[in-house]
Amino acid sequence: MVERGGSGVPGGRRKQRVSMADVAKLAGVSSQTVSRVSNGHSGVVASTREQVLAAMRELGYRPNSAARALRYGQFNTIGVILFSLSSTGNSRTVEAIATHAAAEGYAITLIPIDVPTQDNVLGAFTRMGELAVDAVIVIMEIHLLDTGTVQLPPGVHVVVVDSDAGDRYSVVDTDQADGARQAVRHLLDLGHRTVWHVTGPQASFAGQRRAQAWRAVLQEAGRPVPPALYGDWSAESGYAAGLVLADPPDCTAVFAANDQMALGLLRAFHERGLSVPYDVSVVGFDDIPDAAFFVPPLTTVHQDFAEVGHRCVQKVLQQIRAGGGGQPGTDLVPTRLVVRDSTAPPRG
Amino acid sequence: MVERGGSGVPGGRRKQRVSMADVAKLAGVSSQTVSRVSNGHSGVVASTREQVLAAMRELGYRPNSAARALRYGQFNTIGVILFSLSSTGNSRTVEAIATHAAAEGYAITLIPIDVPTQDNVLGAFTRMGELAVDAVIVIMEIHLLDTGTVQLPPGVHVVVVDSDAGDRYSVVDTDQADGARQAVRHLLDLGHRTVWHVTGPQASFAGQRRAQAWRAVLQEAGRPVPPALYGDWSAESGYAAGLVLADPPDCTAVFAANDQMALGLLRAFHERGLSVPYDVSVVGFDDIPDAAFFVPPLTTVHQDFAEVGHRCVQKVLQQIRAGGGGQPGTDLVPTRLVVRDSTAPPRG
DNA sequence: ATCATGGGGGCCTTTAATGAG
DNA sequence: GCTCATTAAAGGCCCCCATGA
Repeated sequence: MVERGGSGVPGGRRKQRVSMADVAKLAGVSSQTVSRVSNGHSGVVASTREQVLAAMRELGYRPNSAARALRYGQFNTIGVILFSLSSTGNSRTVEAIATHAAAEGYAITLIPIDVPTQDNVLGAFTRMGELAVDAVIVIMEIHLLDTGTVQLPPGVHVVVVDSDAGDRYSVVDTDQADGARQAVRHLLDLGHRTVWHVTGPQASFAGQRRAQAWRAVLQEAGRPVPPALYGDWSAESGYAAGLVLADPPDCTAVFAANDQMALGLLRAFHERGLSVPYDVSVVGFDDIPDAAFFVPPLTTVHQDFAEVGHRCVQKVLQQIRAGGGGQPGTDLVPTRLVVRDSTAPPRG
Repeated sequence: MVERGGSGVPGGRRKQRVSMADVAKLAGVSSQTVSRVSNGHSGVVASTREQVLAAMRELGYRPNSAARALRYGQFNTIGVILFSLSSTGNSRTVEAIATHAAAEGYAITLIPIDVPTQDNVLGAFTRMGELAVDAVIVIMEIHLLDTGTVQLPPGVHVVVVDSDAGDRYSVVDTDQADGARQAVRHLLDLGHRTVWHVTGPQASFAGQRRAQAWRAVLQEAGRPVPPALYGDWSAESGYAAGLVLADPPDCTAVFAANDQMALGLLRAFHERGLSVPYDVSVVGFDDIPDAAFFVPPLTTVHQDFAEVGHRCVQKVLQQIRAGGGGQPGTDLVPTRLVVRDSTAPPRG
């Protein structure tokens, strides 16, 4: 037992990796028998099995997943390509993906793209093709797939989150448009004449959808459409927008494209002495856990990130098991408005 | 060429996977030459190379990473075991790990543990051993490794984040204690007689360290140590603590173990008509991006999650390259206090 | 002598076919 | 004829060495 315990047995480098053959030799059987024991197959008498297990323990044997994958042709791993984990939505979606994948016996491999240039995206897709994954989930966020400039490698099982590419890929998305409609209608129903909007980044799908729906609801209702204020999801950009919106006296309601920007709005209005909701109503989007503890608690659109992740895993496993490419089409996860204390009828 | 073209050519199932041999056949060369082209090795004349590349494109060839891993004995993948991605700290650390790993040519595989029972942790470690990873980073958060009940498999390269197991494993951690000391001293320096504390979950390492340091600073300064209020990182638990703290008239300063609980405190104090910072000073921990936009902007301890992730990758790659086990020891990433508007001298 | 290419073997596991009791 | 174990081959890739120009 001198060998055990990790670092540097003097005079002898620890063997890099214990193979089945090593176990077989120690147990005095063939490697075939070891394989059977390892995979719980029948045809090994109890005493032999016990011997083999003992040898495995003694040597600290772990099956080589490369060889196994080579044999079986699959890795039990799903790749996830994304731009950033730092947004609440992404990290929660990824967490749900990881959890549901684990429940099905799959691990997930993360491929981050730090700067979303076309080269980087293509590079990630290429690398992904070479990676030890059976399928890929792409969390897009931005406009690349639907422009056709970026192509996912053919013959790879793919599910895309948050994209317009539903005509070519299997897509799962939150029902952004409906969520935004609920938000804007809620404000109009309260009696506001119109609703201002702080957008997400211009390249963002989700942001675009929310802005489109905002505009559409106002137009359908025959209300004036104020100019959109451009944000970048950060609280800071919401704060900047809030400082602008604090001036026009006719701004009584704002729909922010996410909760963090709404937080920035709240602070800006507070600094300028405007009361939320009595002077200005604010609605956010996402329903991050903190939103209920903003001052005042934020009315916002709840997104079910966990469900998005869940459906991604379902779809991708379906593709793997069916063996074919994914059916194009978009699967929409519903949203719902959560009314808290940041919205009220306009004063007067 | 009937075989090509993705989904369901009638009558013929598409070949599962294109091998080097297939490419070689189409290009009229040996598979060895294909290998050379694939890896950018020299010794292939331009015309041949072009032919091979054409054949690769035509067939949609992607190298089989299982075979490659089998050959090389490594996967270029690092496993990350964690409990949750939903905390800011974890997701930012993981993002940094993924980014730095990618820069070194490694992908990362996520193994989530939904409920941190001992069985689940052991199971994850076992599975990790069989997984296609070259090393493992464990983001522990809770007390399991140092109790000795859970053992990481020997012979696996491991780096642990946030743990007391520095005597046995290679550990990277934020300097929790120093951060907490800075926070408490800042409040004492402002003239507060003592400082109350809202803790993290009791099982959390980080939480324990911060609470210990809080207590130690008060004792060293000869100040009374108020009873700790137990939170669970959530804004809700901070809110609950805030409602309690709003009553004792001698509470003029609170140190919350993270920013979200601080957010809950701010709301509770606001509801009770207490002004922050004039009636009560509040300090948080983490410096999440939103903290600067709380009302009022939060004084808090900045954690460098990116640096933690970076060092994890460095250490783990070092282990892989050196081939040995990791040197036990703890690598501390410094913290710094960021003073904003939620702290002030006590009234009167 | 240099340089482009091809053949053979091995990495480790699993499964089918074959052998021994 | 039946149980259990062994041998052999396959899976895709890359290195070593050999071949031919």
